[in-house]
Amino acid sequence: MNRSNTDSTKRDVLRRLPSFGGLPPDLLAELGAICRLRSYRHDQLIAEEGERLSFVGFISGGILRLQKPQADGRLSIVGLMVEGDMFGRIFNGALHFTLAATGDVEICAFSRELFEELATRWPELERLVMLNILNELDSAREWMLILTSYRVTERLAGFLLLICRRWTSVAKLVRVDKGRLRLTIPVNRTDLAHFLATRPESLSRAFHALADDGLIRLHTPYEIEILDLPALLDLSGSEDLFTPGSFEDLFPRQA
Amino acid sequence: MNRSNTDSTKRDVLRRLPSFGGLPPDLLAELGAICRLRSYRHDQLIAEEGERLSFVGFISGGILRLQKPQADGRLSIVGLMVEGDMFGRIFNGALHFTLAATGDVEICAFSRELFEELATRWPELERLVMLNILNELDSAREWMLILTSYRVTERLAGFLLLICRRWTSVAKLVRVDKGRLRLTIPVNRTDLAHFLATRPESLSRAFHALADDGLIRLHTPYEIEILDLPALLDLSGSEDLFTPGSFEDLFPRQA
DNA sequence: CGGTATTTTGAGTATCGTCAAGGCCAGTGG
DNA sequence: CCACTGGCCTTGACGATACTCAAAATACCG
Repeated sequence: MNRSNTDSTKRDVLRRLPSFGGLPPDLLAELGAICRLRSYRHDQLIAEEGERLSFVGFISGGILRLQKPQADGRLSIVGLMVEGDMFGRIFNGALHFTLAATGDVEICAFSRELFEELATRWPELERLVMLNILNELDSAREWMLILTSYRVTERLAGFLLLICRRWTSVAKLVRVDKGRLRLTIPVNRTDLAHFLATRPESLSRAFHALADDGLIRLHTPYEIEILDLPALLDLSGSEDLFTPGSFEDLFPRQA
Repeated sequence: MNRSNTDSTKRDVLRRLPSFGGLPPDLLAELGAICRLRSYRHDQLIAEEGERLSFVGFISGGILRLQKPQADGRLSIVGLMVEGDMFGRIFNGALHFTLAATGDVEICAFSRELFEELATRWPELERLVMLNILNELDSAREWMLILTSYRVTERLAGFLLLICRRWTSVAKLVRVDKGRLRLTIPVNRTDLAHFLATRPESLSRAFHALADDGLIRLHTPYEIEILDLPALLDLSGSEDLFTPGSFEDLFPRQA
C-alpha cells in the first residue's frame, strides 16, 4: 500500500486516465492535489458490500471484480472493471457489491467528500462521472446479453469478443502478432466460470470445444489465439453488438 | 397518441413522478412547459436500437421492455422499466436497445435538446438524471445476479421477489389482502421467459413446480399468491439482496 | 526439481430445450 | 345462446447440455 505518492507520479497516473483528457487544467490541478495512489494484490478486497466507501477510485492498472458471495458459498461475479473505469457510488449510498482485485491492481483514489465538492463546483467533472456510469450501464447490459445464451460455448465466445471489442486498449490484452490475433485471458478459470454463470469444469470443456472446432487455439490456459473470428461472432449470437467495423483497429487492412 | 395534453393534466403527471418531488418550483414550471404526454399500446415500439431518440422520457404508467432481437430470430430482453423510470440516453449517443411497450404505456416526453439545455442550467436536474442512471445500473446488476442462477425455478423466485421489493409501489402490482400476499405478473409468459433466459415451456413448468411445492398459488397465469416467502428467499439464493426489513412495508406488523 | 494450485478429463445424474399436441379463455359471428 | 377461432398457456416425451464428484494431468513457483 505504501508506494511513491510523489507529485510527479500522480501527475503521470492522472494523465494516463483517458476520462481526464479534456478537463480544464485548473480542475486537473485540483484533482492532482487530492488524489492518492493505492495498490492491491490478487484477491485482496478493496471494499465490501454494504460499506459506505470513503473514496471514489479510478483504476489505473489491473482488473477489479464486482462480486457478491451467495448463501450456498458460491461467488457471483456481476462485473469486471478495467483501466479507466470508476467506482465508488458518488452522491449515493453504500456499495451493493464487494470490490476485489483480480491480479495486481493500482488505483487512483479521491476522498469522497472532496471529490463530491469538486463535482458540485465543476460541472465538467459531474458530467464525466455521469458518462462513466452510463458506460458501466452499457457494459452491464452487454453482459446480460451474453449471460442470456443457453450454451456455455456461446457465452464464452461472447466473452472473448468482449475482450477484443472493449478491452483492446487495456494492458495489451489483445495483440496482433504476425497477422495472428492473440489475447490474454485476464482472470483465472474459476473467476471466469463464476462470471459466465457456470463451473470451471464446464468452462474448461467449452474452451476445448472451441479449440477442437478450430475457432481458437490454446497456447496456455491464459494465452489464446483466435483462428476464426466470424465463427465466434456467429456463435455468440449477437453479431449486431459487434458491427462490421468494430474490429477494424485490430485488422486495419487485412485484405 | 392524441390525448389531452392540457396543462392541468401535465401538471398532474409531473407531480406523480417521484423523481421530480424535490425540484424547485421554477424548474418544475419550465419542465411542465416543455413536456408532452404520449401513450403506446401493447408491443408498440417506442424507438429502435441504433436510433438517436429525439426525446427523453419518464414513464408515468405501464411497463417498457428493453430488448434486442437476436440473429436466430429470438428476442433477448435485458430490462423492464416501470413508472418513474427514465429513458433516452441524455448527453450520449444512440440507443443500444429497442424500447417496446408491454401492455399500455404512458410516458412524459421532453425534447432532448431542451432537456439537455435545462439540465446544463439546473444542476439539480442533472443530478436527478444521474441518480436515475445509477438506479438503473443497480437494477441491471440485480438482474445479472438473478440470471446467474442455474435452475429456472431459482430465477423465477428471484423475479417474484424483485417485483415485491422494487415494484411494490408500481401500479398496485403487489397487494396484501386479508393477510395474503398477492401479486400481478405484469408481462406475459413469453416475455418473461425471454427475460429469464429460458423458454415459455420451462417457465410454465417452473411456475407449477413452485405451486406444487407450496411456495406460491396460481390463481390465474397472471395472478399469484405467495405462500412461503422464506422458502422463496432461500430458493433465490440471494437472501442478502433482500435483507430483513426489505419487506416490512408489506408486512408492517404481522406478529 | 519437487510441491502446490490450477486445469483438465471421466462417468453418472439433473435440468433444460425442442417439438408436438392438448387445454383454456376471450372475442366473433351465426 | 352457442359453436368457432386464434392466441396463449400447459403438458408430455425425448434429446441436448450442463452440473457434480472424483481423479488425473498440467502449469506455476520457489
